[in-house]
Parts: sequence; C-alpha cells; structure tokens
Amino acid sequence: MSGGRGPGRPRDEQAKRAIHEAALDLLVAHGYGKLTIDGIARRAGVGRQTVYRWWPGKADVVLDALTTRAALEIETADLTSFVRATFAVAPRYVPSLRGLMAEAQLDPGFGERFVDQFLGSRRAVLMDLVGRELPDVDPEHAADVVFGTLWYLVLTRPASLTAAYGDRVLALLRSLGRV
Amino acid sequence: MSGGRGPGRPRDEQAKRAIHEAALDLLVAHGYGKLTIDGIARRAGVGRQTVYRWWPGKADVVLDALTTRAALEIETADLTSFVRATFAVAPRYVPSLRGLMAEAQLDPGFGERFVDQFLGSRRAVLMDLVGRELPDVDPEHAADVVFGTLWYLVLTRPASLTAAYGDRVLALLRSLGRV
Amino acid sequence: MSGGRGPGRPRDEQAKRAIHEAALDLLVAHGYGKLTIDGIARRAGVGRQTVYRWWPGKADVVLDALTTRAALEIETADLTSFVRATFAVAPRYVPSLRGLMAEAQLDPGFGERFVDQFLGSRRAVLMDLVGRELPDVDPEHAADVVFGTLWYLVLTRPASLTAAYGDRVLALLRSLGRV
Amino acid sequence: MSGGRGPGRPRDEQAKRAIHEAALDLLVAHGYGKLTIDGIARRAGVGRQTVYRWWPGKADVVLDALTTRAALEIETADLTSFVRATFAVAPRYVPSLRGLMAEAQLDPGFGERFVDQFLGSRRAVLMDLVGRELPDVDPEHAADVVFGTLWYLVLTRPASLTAAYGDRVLALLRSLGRV
DNA sequence: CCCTAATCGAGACGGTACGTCCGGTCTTGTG
DNA sequence: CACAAGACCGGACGTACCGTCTCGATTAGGG
Repeated sequence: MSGGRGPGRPRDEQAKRAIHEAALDLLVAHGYGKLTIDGIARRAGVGRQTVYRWWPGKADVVLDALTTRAALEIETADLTSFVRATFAVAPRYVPSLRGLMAEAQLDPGFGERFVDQFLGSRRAVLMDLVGRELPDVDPEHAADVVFGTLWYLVLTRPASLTAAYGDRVLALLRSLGRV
Repeated sequence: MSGGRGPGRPRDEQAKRAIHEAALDLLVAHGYGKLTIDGIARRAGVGRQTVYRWWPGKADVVLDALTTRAALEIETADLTSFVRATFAVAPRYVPSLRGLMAEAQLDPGFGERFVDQFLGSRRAVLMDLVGRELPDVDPEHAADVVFGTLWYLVLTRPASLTAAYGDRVLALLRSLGRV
Repeated sequence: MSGGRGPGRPRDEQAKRAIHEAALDLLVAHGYGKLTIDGIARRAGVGRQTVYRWWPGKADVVLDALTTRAALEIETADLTSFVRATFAVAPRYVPSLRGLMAEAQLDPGFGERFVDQFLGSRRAVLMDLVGRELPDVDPEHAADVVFGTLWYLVLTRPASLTAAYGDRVLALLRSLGRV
Repeated sequence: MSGGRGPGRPRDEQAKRAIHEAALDLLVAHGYGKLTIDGIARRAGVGRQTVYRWWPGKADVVLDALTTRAALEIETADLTSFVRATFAVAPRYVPSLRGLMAEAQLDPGFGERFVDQFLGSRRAVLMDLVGRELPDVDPEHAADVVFGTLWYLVLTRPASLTAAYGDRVLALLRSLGRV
C-alpha cells in the first residue's frame, strides 16, 4: 500500500519543483497576465505535456507552487498573531494572489476550488480563533471583514499592506465585540 | 459649447449604445471569461474596428457600459443610505464587477484606470460622507473596510450580498467611531 | 454645348493631377503591392472619396496616370523605330507595368480593360506596321512574340531591358519573314 | 539518408496533401484573387497555423502544390517535344500560373523565389536543349522568346494556348538558327 | 534480461481570439 | 454639386496560446 506504484517510469519530482519555480519566477517578472503554460514549461526545461499531466492549467500550477512554498509560514496560535502575520506576509505574495483571484473570476471551475480550498482553509482558522477569543463576534462576519479588507488592499493598493494595518483590523474586530 | 466637431462623419451614438448593450448582454449570458471583442461587435451589428476605435479593449467597453447605465443609481445624500444602496445594488452588477476586477489584475494599464477612476470616485463619496458624519473615524480606513468587505463578497460569495449586509457594515463603522 | 455642365461645384482638375503624381510616386517608392487608395489620397491631399469618384480602384488610377504621362512618347512611324522605342522606354515604366499586369490577373474586370484597351492599342500599332513592312509575317504572331518577349523581361528580368534587345527582336521578326 | 527526424511529432503528410488539393481546388473555383489562407485551411480541415508553419503565404502553397503535381509531366528529351509539351500542358495550369506571376510582382521576396527556382529550372532545361540542338542560337535569347511568348499568352489570351502554337515558336527558333 | 507500462522532452496538430490593415461606402460641414 | 475629413461595416492578415496528439528515448517494476 505504501508506494502503490505499478510499472512504468515514476514521476519526476525534480520537474515538479522546476515547474513551481519557473511559474513563480515568470509571474513576478512579467505578471500573471503574461504567464503562459508554454513559457513555464520552457523555463523549467520541461515538455508542455508534463505540466498538463499534473495540473489543469496555469492557475493551479501557481496555486500549488504558492501553497507548497508558503506552507505553515503563518502562526495560527492566537488571533492577534494570525491576523498580524497574515497582513505581514501578504506583500510577498501579491503577484500570485492577484493572479489567482483574477483567474477565479474568469474560470468558474478554478474559482470554486480556490474559494473552497485555499480561501476556505484560511477562513476556517480565523473563524476558529474568533470563536475562541471573541465569543460575542459572529465568526463569519469577522472573516468577511478581515479577509475583505486584506484582499481589497492586495487587489487595488498593495503598497498599503503592512503588519500595522493588521493591527488596525484587529482593533476593529475588538470594537465589534464590545458593542 | 460649440460642440467642438470638426469635419468628417460624426460618431454614431447608436452604435455606441448597441455596443454597450451587446457587451452587457453577452457578459451576463456567458461570463466575462468568454466575452470577446468580435462577439460584442457581431451582436451589436458593428465592425470590429469600430469597437477598437473607441475603447482599448473589452474591459473598457464593459466599464463604460456599466458607468453609463449605473449613473446616479445610488443615493449619495447620507452615509446610511449610500452604504445600504451600494450593497443593495451590487448583486445586479456582480458579473461585470467580477470581470472588471479580474481584468484589472491582468492588465496593469486598465488596472490603474479602474482603481483611480471607477473605484476612486466611489471611495471619494464614501470618505466625504464619513468625514461629515463620523468625524472620529479615519475615512481612508473606513473606505478600505466597507469596500473591502463588499468586494470580497462580490468576488467570492456573491450570494451573500444583501442590503442587510450593508447595515452590518454600517454598524461596524459606528462601533469604530465609538472607540 | 461647350461646358455642358449643370449646377454644382466643378471637378477639380488639379486634384486629378495630384492623384496621378501621388500614385506614381508611391508606386516607385514602395512598390505596387504596398500601394493603397488611402495612401494615394493622403499624399495627394485629397479625400478618399474623390479617388473613388473617378476611378474604380488603384489599378485604374495607375493606368490612367501612366497613359496620361506616356502619351505619344513612342514613335509609330515605322516598325524599326517602334520596336526599338518600345524596348528603350520600357525600363522607365517597369514598376507601373508590373503592378498593372499583376492586377489584371487578380481582378478579371480590370484584366479585360487592360488587355483590350491598353495592350490592344499597342498591338494594333505593331500589327499595322508588320502588315505594311513584312507582308510574309503573320501580324498576330509577330505581336505575340514581340510583346511576349518584352513583357517577360518586364516581369521577370527588368534589368535586361535595353534598346539593343529591341534590335534582336526585330532581327527575329525579319528572320521569320525570310522563311 | 537517416531521414533526419529529431524528436517531436512528425509532420502530417496527409495534411500537406490536403492543403495542396484545397489550394488548387479553390484556385480554379474562385480565382487566385479570392484565394485565402483561411479558406485553404478550412477546406483542408486544418488549422491556419499549420499552413503558416510550412509556407510563408498562399503563393508558396500554390507553387508547392503545382510543382508537386506537375512533376515530370513534361518530356525533356529533345527540344521539339519539350516546347510542344510545354505549350500543350500550359492550359491546364493557367489559373495557377496567372496567380503566381501576379504575386511575384506584388511580393518581391516571392518574386525572387519564383523567378530563380520555378522559372529558372525550366529555363535551364530549354537552354540546355537549345545549346545541343541549335548551336548557332543564343540560349538565353531563345529562352526569352519561347517563355516570353508562352507567358504572354498565359497572362493575356489563355484561350490561344495550344500545342500547335508550340510548333510555331519552334519554327521561329529554327529560323533564328539559319540566320 | 527482456517485457510491459508510464513518464519524459519535443514539437506538430485543430482551434480561437487577438489587434491591424485595407477596401469600398456613408455622412458630416464648407465652398 | 464636389470637396476634405473621417466614421462605418466587412473581412483577411499574421501571431499567440490553448489543450491534445504523436514521436523516440528513458526508467522503472515484474516475469
């Protein structure tokens, strides 16, 4: 059960990493709008089919590259550090995040995956923390406000993203609880 | 006041309207991702060049159509009615708004136009109202929170957009002022 | 009967000349393949419609310009001087002639006009001279050989066009008569 | 002799043949002037890019189709049969030949290819035969006269093309030799 | 030590949209 | 009326990507 591999050449893990890197490199270099599967494959030194074999399209490549790289980078111990870390870390991923959210609007299939899995998992963490630390606050609503503000900055004024802004949003959440 | 028309055949205003309508019709019918300049021109009964003559791309067509149609639909007299109306009216424009925000991420040129003009004018209204009615609240921050929450719903959970949600965000603004 | 003109602004003869010159200038500058009605009108300082009002298309503009300019440039007194002059003068009109023959192949309507009128009138002159000076030679065949050789050089090896080549073709005609 | 195939999917020879046939079919059906790359691709059941991948434009497609189809159709054993066959076979290819010669005038790049390769190879055969059978005749001049007359008929009076006309031109060549 | 099977790089394939160019027509105001 | 200007519809151009396919070569088990 462990490997579960039948015959045939095994998947090349190095190609996977090369594709991840190529995608992120090109993304920051020229923007998501100019990102192409062919460009990724070329830069990764890989056949185009190898990309399509593992991912449905460039959005999923980027999403996979992002989640692989950003895994566990954010503290989830308490509400304050989670929100601060979320805002603090965001600037590093602005190009990817903008592209992913754009694609989610254009491709309904990817949109569902993106909202349910990527956004959903982060919402779940925040809602859990709010439920524990701010029992008077509606976790759903808190998530909308926190992530709404975060994404609005990511999409329209990324230069304003700072850890300090996370503190302001935290203050907002607490003022909500006091009502 | 002279009209400023020089020689030559004047612009066909009917074609302009036909293009606007065609763009919005196709947008709601098949989604922004499948919207095509050629498709718009065909449905409007117009040559493709006529579209390119007046707009740089499909995003600007949609933006122009939207602002033409939605002009003065929103009450700007006081903060409460503005925010409520903004949330109440949003569901009607979800397909357009999602497409425009997506394009703003993919095309930096359009992104700047979109943020500065379309989003900027709405921010200006809100900030003015906040400045008058909630003097203790930072208008910039208020705009980020209100429009951030609005856009987050538009982009990820459009079914949740209701006038009632506008009231919740208003309450949030007021709790901010009380701190 | 002299003017015979009804009301309205009279035709601008200067524009006609400007169009002729513009067409020939652009033709030698960039080749018939890059010649456009719009380009001609622009350079002539004339509206596009003014060109279409007088000629069906660019080929007829060039043909008209050519026949206007080259009128009676060729001696038609005797066979020898006619053939020599025809070959001697040809190099000056190579760009126009190549374009006109090309258009005649692509546009059947213009082709008929071109063959019947432009080529036909020159054939008639040659056939008349042959009939008078070389009674043993079939005038039709002689025209095919003389103009065939001429056009072949115009179309494929214009650098070889010289008055001396006209003499060789004349010798050919005379050898035909001696058989 | 190894075939010289590197990696990658090999060229689809059936598509090549389909494109050739489509081009010639459309050419005789509607004329070279209405021939379109897109039309060829459509009729051949082929993507447009596949045409552009192998040929620079429609003229080269037609030229390739023609030389592929007409290969070895003409006897080159002796002067008499070569000239007769050339005139006898020409009527079948009139639409293609007219289009190719037209394009050669409009597109200098194609013109050079056409004159050097297509016309040049036929000239070489004729000049070789003339050199062997009519040593008193200048082969270059003979080629100009024979092909000049042939092309003049192709371009302006295709109905006159017959094998008998080839005999007349042969007689002309022989009369030249006797001078 | 071959045999089967899956992956790999490469690149051609059918499609579709792009943005540009030009043709030929029309609609203005001015002379 | 003709004229300059210029917008209009139509349609071909050549390019760029998409996602699929077909090659020969490679790299693993399993017989």
